[in-house]
Amino acid sequence: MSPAQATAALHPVRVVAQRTGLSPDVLRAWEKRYSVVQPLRSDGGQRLYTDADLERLSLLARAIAGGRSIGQISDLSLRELENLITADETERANSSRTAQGRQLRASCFLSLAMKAVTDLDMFELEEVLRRATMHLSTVVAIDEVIVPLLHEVGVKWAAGEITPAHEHLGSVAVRRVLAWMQSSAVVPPNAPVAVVGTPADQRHELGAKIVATTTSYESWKVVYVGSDLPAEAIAVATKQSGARLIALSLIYPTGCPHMLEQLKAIRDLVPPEVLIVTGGKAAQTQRDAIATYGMRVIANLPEYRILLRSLHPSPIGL
Amino acid sequence: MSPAQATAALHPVRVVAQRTGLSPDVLRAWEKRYSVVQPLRSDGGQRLYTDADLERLSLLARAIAGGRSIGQISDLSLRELENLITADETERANSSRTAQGRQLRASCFLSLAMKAVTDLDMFELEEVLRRATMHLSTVVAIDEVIVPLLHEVGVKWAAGEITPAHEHLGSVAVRRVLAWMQSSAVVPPNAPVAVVGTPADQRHELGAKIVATTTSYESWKVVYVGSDLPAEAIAVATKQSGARLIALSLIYPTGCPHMLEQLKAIRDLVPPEVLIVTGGKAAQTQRDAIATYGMRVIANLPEYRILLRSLHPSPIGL
DNA sequence: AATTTCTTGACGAGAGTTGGACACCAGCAG
DNA sequence: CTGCTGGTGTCCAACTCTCGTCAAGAAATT
Repeated sequence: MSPAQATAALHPVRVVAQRTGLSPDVLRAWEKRYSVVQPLRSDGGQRLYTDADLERLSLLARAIAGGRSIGQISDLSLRELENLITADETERANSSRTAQGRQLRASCFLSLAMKAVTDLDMFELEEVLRRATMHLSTVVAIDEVIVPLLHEVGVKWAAGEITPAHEHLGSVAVRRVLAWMQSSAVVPPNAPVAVVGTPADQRHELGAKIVATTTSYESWKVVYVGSDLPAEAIAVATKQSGARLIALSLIYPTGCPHMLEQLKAIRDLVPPEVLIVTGGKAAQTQRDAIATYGMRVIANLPEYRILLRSLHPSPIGL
Repeated sequence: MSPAQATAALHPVRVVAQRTGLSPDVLRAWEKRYSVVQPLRSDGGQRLYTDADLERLSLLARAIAGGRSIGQISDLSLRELENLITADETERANSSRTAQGRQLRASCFLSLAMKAVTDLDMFELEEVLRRATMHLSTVVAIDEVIVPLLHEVGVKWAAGEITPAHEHLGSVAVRRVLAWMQSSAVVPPNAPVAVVGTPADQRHELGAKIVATTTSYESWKVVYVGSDLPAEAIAVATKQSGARLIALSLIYPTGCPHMLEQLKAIRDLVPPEVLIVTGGKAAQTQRDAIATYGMRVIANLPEYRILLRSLHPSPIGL
């Protein structure tokens, strides 16, 4: 504990390895190939690193983490190393903030998620999706990870590249993550109410779940009525909840005449001041017919968000 | 930025690609087809770009992002490029909302939060902060709303513009929002462990809470030991949890000699391979002294995140 | 005695290089 | 509308270079 001892502290290779994050092998290789440090030796020949060695190695390790290669930086002085590191790190701190940095990260999450699906690793998939919602915003995570993921899975499933098991695993994980996201949304007590679901014969759920979550995050109270629901049930839910808006997901089957009948029935059963919006592939194909019933057809989620905000401008601009 | 110092650094293609956002393929293609730069070569024939090359390529990349095509701008001088880019970007700033729109939203949340503080409206403040975390990402919400808010409150409190009641209300709301954020973080079972808190005599908590939340969101398991904790207690917590990292928030009082003693005591009590990092105003003022104890001093949260990622690279790049 | 560290040498994954091919898009001519 | 052409980003194959890792046997440390 004397000051003399404190300055003379020497570290064995194990301590240096753990503090710098470099393996003992690497420490020896760097010393031999690039002479980055020349540690003292014990009587038996074992390396004893000084604090100065430790600092130099730490700086080198940080520079490596910043994308440098050891051969190029092994000769630099401490001061040069520090300059290099601060330049690299501030650069990196900035780049994660730009729009393109974010775009890049979103596609990175997407490919990881897709890999988890093909690996049939549900735990991994769920974790990737949760991390995406934490590191990107919820909105970006839905638009640029979850929706593209489902789309890609659908395409590959149709092409026979993946099995129904993969598709099912993806659905389950996405459903759970959406439920988790929605549970952490905060809805003010005086929020307007929206009914979300799919009408009769539409037997898919994820589209509606995504719409429900999106609606929640725009500060609406959501009454989620599930899928394949007859017009009467939707009308009852609307009346009881006092909803101003009904959002219907129409994906499959497309081109079913029954669907138009159902939509018309809903339109007739609820008060005319309730706005009904539809989205999804099946809605696109029947675009004109649906419009004649006085319903809106939405092409994508951002458009839906804009609609929501125009219906109920939140105190927070945009 | 003196030219004498800047000349030392040469950049491998990987760094240039990351900083400019251009792919290595593009860098080579531009060099071959348009001679936009002529990088030096290493002994092995690998490209080594100077700072000047880097700047030129960055400008070209921005011009490309602005809609220009490489063939038409490859001959332009740096000045001409700058003019072109500012013209393009001001043009675009008027028409659409991109990165600036996000920045704008963050500052919008911030001013709403500040208004809630001066109005002594805790419910509103909490809701604004929660919405900020939902609409921005958690990371951005912390960096650009919560931290600036606390800073502004501190400044106004010091200037006597607001009362202790305002300051207290802000602390309570922020603390609750942080707790909520942390509860919704997902930590994988095999995550490394970090101990977070403040040492003895440091009687503030929010800084440590923010660090704890940030650490959680980087997929670490956090042992939060609270504030004003003696060195022995921190050492025990470290040992029992098997932590690899101790993160200490040092804000107030600054310049207290006692603090350095405490830090030294912690350093001596825990195994040398445990990394200790410090941050906060008091850490900055004692920067050099702390560094001699083998501890890192962190300037801001982005730098802390980079450190965390270098210690435990998550499967998700960046 | 068990574990760690040392040295030397070699291996191989990954990154970088070159030359060339290819896909895509625009504009323009037939 | 179709086909051609030049401009560009991307990809591929084969090779080289870099650098982390491993193996094996000896020595030191605990």
